[in-house]
Amino acid sequence: MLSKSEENYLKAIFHLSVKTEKGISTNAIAQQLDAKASSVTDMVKKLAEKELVFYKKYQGVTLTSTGEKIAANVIRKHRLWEVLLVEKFNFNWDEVHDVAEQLEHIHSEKLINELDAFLGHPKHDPHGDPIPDKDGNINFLEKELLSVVGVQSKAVCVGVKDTSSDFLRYLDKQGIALGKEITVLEKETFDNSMCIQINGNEFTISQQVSNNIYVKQNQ
Amino acid sequence: MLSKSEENYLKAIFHLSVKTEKGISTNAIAQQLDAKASSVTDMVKKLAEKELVFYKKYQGVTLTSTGEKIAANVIRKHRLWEVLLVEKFNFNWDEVHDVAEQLEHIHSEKLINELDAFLGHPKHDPHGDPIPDKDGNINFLEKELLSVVGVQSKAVCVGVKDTSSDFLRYLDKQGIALGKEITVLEKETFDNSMCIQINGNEFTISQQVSNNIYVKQNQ
DNA sequence: TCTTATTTTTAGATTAACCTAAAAATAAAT
DNA sequence: ATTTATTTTTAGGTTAATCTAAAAATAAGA
Repeated sequence: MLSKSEENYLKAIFHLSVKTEKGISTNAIAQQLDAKASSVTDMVKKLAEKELVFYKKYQGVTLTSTGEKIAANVIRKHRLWEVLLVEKFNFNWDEVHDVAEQLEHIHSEKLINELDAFLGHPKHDPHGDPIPDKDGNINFLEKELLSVVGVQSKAVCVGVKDTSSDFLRYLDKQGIALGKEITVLEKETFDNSMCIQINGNEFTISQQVSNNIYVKQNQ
Repeated sequence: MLSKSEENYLKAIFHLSVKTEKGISTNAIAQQLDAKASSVTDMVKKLAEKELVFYKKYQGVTLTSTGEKIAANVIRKHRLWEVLLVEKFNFNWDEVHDVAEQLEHIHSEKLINELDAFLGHPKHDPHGDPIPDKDGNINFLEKELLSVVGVQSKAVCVGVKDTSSDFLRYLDKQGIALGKEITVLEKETFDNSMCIQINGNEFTISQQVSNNIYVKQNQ
């Protein structure tokens, strides 16, 4: 049984691995976990001992298939708990993260299977991120940033890149949520702001915003 | 914010305090937590520093009102989670304990309030034990052991003393559960076994069993 | 009461997970 | 290709929570 800390390291490496094929650097992990590089080196050695990561001094780490499975399972638990919190416990999508960070480390296979069934086997968490299945497989869906959608096109909101409370509360205020259809009406070339329509309302958003909303077009 | 370990010590002292007015001995706590007496002394000193227990060397400990409140809150969380597991997640009453031991240490006031509301503000956990309210007040109900119930009397099962898996599975097999009406038909004086009727079925139980079932009479 | 037994505390280690500071290796820049 | 900068590792230290073994205090028994 892995410790909370070990699980967090595996999860961090997993998240960092999505963006690149290369080994994950000590510093990258340290930044992700808000820890010092020397702490990372220590833990990475331990994970390598347990054959959860491949590690060669100064070369960064990658997850072994066991490590990847465990990481995906932690993420699965995190995201399933998030769904419970939002759908049954009246949490807003900006309130779930801290609690899910704790709940993801509860050890009970039956619990997570029952939770999954209770929620109707959801495929995505409240931020639109895919929930890995029992075997650790994730369905990355082809999504794009709202900022690349052309004028007069429609797109459905499927996720967010920035998951900070500030941003999520802004989206709530503007009526932007998962599953909502967004029509791009106009784009300003000088600051890349865009005018969009959602729920019949028209308003303008900055590039900051459109660069942090994932959408799926023509579906 | 208290650590898991500190919370477990407070909980143990709380449980031991129910039975007695006196200070709780180091050894009693050690036994309850499956730890060594020296570890208990260390932790008790720390809790005394934080003014969660009163402690004088060699005199045992008692909870301060703050300590008592925190302990009751941990127990509240434990029991609310147990209700969720049994009522919504298809756990048997013998399967809940280990998971609830983990879940009781999740820190989130909103979570526990929402859980409470989601479950309809239950008053008892699946073993019949009372759930403390937000302020840490517990309603100890006047209950008796089945073994003291007289012949020809009826009583309702309201709890169990032994909460081991073995015992709980035995009860399931016999159809004994919370809220079930039990009629005592006969008592054998030589071994204190008794013949009871439940759900229309008659069978005999040993004193071991009747000494571990709590009932409430004439209601 | 005095001796023995038990309980409790102290002293000193251990482990996991961190840290700081210095040394070593790698990468970048002139 | 050197020098400089950055990254990574090593060495040694800290804290929380445990432990063992020995010492001290309390309780029990003759």
